[in-house]
Amino acid sequence: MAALEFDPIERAGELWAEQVGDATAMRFATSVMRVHQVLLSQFDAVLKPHQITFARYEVLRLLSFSSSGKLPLSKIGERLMVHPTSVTSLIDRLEQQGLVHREHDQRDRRRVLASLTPAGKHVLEAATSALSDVNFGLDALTAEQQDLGYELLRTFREANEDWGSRKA
Amino acid sequence: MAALEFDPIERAGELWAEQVGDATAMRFATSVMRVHQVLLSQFDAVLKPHQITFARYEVLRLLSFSSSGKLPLSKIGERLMVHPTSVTSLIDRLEQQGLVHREHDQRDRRRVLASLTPAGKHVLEAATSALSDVNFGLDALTAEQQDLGYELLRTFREANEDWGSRKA
DNA sequence: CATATATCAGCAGAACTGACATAT
DNA sequence: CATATGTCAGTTTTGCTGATATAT
Repeated sequence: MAALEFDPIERAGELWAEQVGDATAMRFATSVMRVHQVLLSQFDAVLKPHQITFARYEVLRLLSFSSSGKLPLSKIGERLMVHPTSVTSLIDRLEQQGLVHREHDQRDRRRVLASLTPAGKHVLEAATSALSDVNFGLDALTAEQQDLGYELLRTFREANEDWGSRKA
Repeated sequence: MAALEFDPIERAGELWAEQVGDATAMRFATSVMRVHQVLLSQFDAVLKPHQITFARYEVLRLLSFSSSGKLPLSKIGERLMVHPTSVTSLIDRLEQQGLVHREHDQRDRRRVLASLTPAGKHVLEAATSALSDVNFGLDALTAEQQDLGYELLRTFREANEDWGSRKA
């Protein structure tokens, strides 16, 4: 649709440098926002035939990676950095779709454990294939660039998320 | 709140490599999503006292950077990669807040031009100071890392956005 | 009693679809 | 007539607050 004749962030960076000050942080931050925007819309398009959003895909994947196959909702919220009420509504929808099963934890009955149903495992596999087929939309970057970017973003996450930083 | 004892993405990458295949793209893509999440919540917190969201801040900044001070809504959508109906609702709110002014373009009366009001300029300056004061939440990264990351993300954007790719 | 876990009601913001009015 | 621009109505998703029920 759009037909831009220049890079809007590059341009904003130049004007920022003239009028505001150092543009380094602003350019990087804005780039992250825009790349997220592009990736998310690509992911949601790829996942649409499977009836899930990327947020729901992440929940399915997290459950499949847990050793027991079950996770309390609070753990899901922690690891995906999602608000408790959002976890509830995510699991609500996945349960309505028959992709996830809810049960009470017998050892701590405040807790609710979520686990994949057979249908959930099936959808997860199909969705994973679909995302892998498009290489997560990252064909424009080499594997080396992706690894470099990962390490760079990891440095940021390490300083801004909770793992490792506390409870030595 | 959370007290994770490991990096959830690193862990997911290991399990992905065991069970699915090469984890390079998945790790990078997931990292972008998570960093976006952290940055956006920081920005919205910083901007809350100024009664605007980051999306609205980007509109104000874009208007301040335009040479005539006015931009048709369609241009705003193009440069920020926002859907036309979303631009309308963004401008609606900014107009209600008295930060933006709407007028018809005399040369093409289909178009609506948005421009900053004095109040809008004031809020923009205050918000820009607030974001600059916290260095856009990027203290964890050196300027060199931010520049490197910008170039890397720019490579991706260049391949996935519209500037330069068409209309040679 | 204090805390942890999950849920609920309700609200705001954002992203989209489809339809439509108006202007070119 | 086809196209471009903007708006409107309505839906979906998410993210939050505040309150609540239950279990520890």
